[in-house]
Amino acid sequence: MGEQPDISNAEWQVMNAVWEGQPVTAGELIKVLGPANGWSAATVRTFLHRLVKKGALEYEQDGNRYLYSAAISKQRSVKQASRSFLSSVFGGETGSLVTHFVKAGKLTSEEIDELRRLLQEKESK
Amino acid sequence: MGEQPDISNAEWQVMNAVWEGQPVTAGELIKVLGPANGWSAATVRTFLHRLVKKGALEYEQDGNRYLYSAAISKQRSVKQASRSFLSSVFGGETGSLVTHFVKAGKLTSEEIDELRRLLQEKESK
DNA sequence: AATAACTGTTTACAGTTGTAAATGAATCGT
DNA sequence: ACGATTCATTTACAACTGTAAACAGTTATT
Repeated sequence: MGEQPDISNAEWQVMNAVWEGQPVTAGELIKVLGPANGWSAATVRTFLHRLVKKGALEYEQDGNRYLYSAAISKQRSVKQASRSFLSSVFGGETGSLVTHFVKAGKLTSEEIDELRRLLQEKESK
Repeated sequence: MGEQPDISNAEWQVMNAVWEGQPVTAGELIKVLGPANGWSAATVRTFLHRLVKKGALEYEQDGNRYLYSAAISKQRSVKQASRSFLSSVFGGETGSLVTHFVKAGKLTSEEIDELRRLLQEKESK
């Protein structure tokens, strides 16, 4: 279990796109991420480069271009970012955090049911 | 409703301490934040200075020292940081985020009850 | 009064981030 | 075969971050 690299906000956009479409070329990512974030092609490429350097992405060469894939698990990355956020912004109190998001966000009735189920589980332990 | 300044991770530690003990002197903050984060006194002072400059803190002079208070609301700051985190890390899906934290974190039975109540409310609307 | 102990202010400095242009190498269309 | 296009790599650059030491002014101590 090595160190997880730190992923910046902008880089999260890239990582999420890669996790979704893996393996994927820079061109494809640019087509999606550029418009969605107002980034130039060069900007997207910079992020890709940095993420490879950080060890968050890896690639396989295919002709003159790369097929990018994630080199770190989304699970673990989400977990780490979440822990850090929880601790900074909510002082580590999961209760306040969850309360905040339930109050402020939208939830489908399926999600609400799912949450009830999880709370049940949590309680019974 | 002006712009909310961006608060960095380290700065959140400071802001949280100020929100809790407002108004508070640098000395008091150093006593608490120093050990808790392994920061030297100078480091804490730097953060205070930056936060004042960013408009996140303000102060009232008291002899040769300052009594610091928050100049921005915790509510709004938490909301902004939360929105940004939700969007970066969970692609804006409140459901996944809440699920994640409920699964990964600790909740007291009071908090669980509170959440059930909130879910109820949410549903009935 | 002189000095020690605090305060806040300035300066430092390397690493990260957001944003991209410039450059060089490979490939594709004609 | 050659110019146009497409890739990845390098270089740029200012703002923000984490971490603090240096400096200057004020207050408290001896």
